[in-house]
Amino acid sequence: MATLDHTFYQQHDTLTLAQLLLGCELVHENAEGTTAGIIVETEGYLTDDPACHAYRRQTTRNAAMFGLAGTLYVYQIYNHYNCINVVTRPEGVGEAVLIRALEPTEGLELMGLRRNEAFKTGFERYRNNTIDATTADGQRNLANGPGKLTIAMGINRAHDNFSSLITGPIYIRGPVLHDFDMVTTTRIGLTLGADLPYRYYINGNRFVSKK
DNA sequence: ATTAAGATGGCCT
DNA sequence: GGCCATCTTAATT
Repeated sequence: MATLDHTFYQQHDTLTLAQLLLGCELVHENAEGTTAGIIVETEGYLTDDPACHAYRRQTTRNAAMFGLAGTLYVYQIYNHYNCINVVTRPEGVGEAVLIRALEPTEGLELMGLRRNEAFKTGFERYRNNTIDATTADGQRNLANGPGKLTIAMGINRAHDNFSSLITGPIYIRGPVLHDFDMVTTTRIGLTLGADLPYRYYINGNRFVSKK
């Protein structure tokens, strides 16, 4: 399936893109190997939306959100976990789609190694936790949340903020899942804009972070 | 089943 | 000084 290009990212408004990205495949190729997963859960963040990091003005933290459509915005949540967003609108606007969960498709073993390494180093706090990527339950737990998926995919803010999804090495391939029902709900973990229905996920998919 | 609580620490006002 | 776009375990219905 073709890599999504700048035209695609620029062509649609943010909430439409949040829906169109469901079923597409996020890929990261680096020296460790290739990991990939189907996007099963997203949230839109708009420039006139009080929960959006770009709501007030551009700062060093949110600068990537004001970049070209197709830029990756990586931020730290609770200054610990990383979360990744796809910048959507033209330069200077400040809108993005948060990728909240993946159904792993490639490099599951490497994803498991990364998660287990994070437990070992204490980046993930519960040091005696381990993930067995050969079991169904282990696979479900690899990337079923925004903080977990960045670890599994080997993405962090220092290296990958401002990265271009158009040129890689992190990129998104066009839809690999087509026939599914989409659920629209309110977003997770915020108080501002909590009533806005900007969260989308694939109905019945067991890799979605929360029902 | 739902709720609470704690680790974590930079960024913005 | 306050606010978090999280995740897990423990406690409570």
